[in-house]
Amino acid sequence: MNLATILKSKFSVLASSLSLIQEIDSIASIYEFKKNTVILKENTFVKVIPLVVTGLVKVYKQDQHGNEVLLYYIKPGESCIMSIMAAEKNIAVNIRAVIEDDATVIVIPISNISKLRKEHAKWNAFVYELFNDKFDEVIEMVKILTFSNKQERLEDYLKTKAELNKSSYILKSHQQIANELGSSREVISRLLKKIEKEGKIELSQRQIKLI
Amino acid sequence: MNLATILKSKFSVLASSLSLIQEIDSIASIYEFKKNTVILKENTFVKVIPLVVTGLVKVYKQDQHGNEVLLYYIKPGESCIMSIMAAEKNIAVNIRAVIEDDATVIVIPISNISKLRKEHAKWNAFVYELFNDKFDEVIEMVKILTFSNKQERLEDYLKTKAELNKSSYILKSHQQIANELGSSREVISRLLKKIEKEGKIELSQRQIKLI
DNA sequence: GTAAAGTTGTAACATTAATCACTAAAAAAG
DNA sequence: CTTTTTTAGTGATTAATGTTACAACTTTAC
Repeated sequence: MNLATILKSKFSVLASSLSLIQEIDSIASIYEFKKNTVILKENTFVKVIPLVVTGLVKVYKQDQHGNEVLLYYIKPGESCIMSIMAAEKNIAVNIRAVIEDDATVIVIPISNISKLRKEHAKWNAFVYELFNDKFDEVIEMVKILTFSNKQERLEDYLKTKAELNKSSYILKSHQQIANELGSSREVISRLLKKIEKEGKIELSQRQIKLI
Repeated sequence: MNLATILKSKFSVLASSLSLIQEIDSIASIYEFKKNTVILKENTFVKVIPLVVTGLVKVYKQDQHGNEVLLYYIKPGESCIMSIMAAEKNIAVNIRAVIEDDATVIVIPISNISKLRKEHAKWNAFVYELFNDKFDEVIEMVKILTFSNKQERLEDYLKTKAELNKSSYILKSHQQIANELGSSREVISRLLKKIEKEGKIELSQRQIKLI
């Protein structure tokens, strides 16, 4: 499948400009990344802007003790807003992005970023929309962290993750979930058991099924 | 003081372009707002973009029970990123912005926003920087909410607020602080007393002094 | 100046979450 | 198939946070 076709199917805003399709086609490459590949490290300068075509990318921050702070996921049709901002400002990023599910990614070298911004209104529209969406997601997370208890937070996490997976199954260990939510394995196990008893999920090894 | 002078003193990025200064001068007005004025309500369409010259603006979200979720403050030299995004996308905002300290604000009607974006690289640079700063602040809040206890969160709040005030005094009641941090008055009172005993602050009526 | 409203302090108790300790089941490695 | 590693379940204990209740003090309104 060629790049123009991919853009049209997953990035409708970008593909609404023919000149932008041609521009991206002339500067971008397509890569496949395997699960657990780190595509962005803390305190490094970004070299490329990724447009996620398939798969899923997890974006998080690490605190001083190595604990992770889940920020959001990048799904097909989106890019990494932190990379775009860091590229525009020529500063290092302070987050980590890891392939969560095997992914196909269109990669744009950052040397082209200011041209895209200056000459393509649709690129700007795409960036503003992405910015808006991710900002909303992070704000929603602040709201949940401020007012909800761990069980509500966990249920929200399961629901969101299932939607991203487009599946009612979440294939993670309790330990992995605990890491993403900044809690301990025991607490997550206990809460999951409670949620199961409430009839909302079914538990098995490394698998949670939403009812 | 005229608008060009104000821009030069507080908005160095915008003022680095002479044509942008002239553009803003021709379309903007200057207003004074009193404490507690609501300048942006949930589910309304923004009409203007505010550039805060003096004073302080609090931006927060309300949950279904009317509790507030503090997101960040807009300080002199900044604008409201949520307003800019909502104006660009022509959507309603879902946050509330209230004058925290009497403020002088340059007001730009949103009808001019796309022209600013298209024709003024420095406007874009300003927006990207603002976006980056506020995104970082909200992410930092997610980190604190994930890993810190209430006392650390409170100490961080006091420190941040004092910096915004450019003063070592915070003039708020315990109830107001509890509302901003999504906690109860009793918990905040207890923690403040503990922090006072640790010699970090001095308490009096509606006033906290950082040592 | 007095009453009313707002603010702060704090004890007692309840709930939630974290931590420690251990067992058992399931999956992976050999 | 057996051993090792990973994963999950759960009781007991401690710590943190939230809630209820009430007293005392300060500021505001009249």
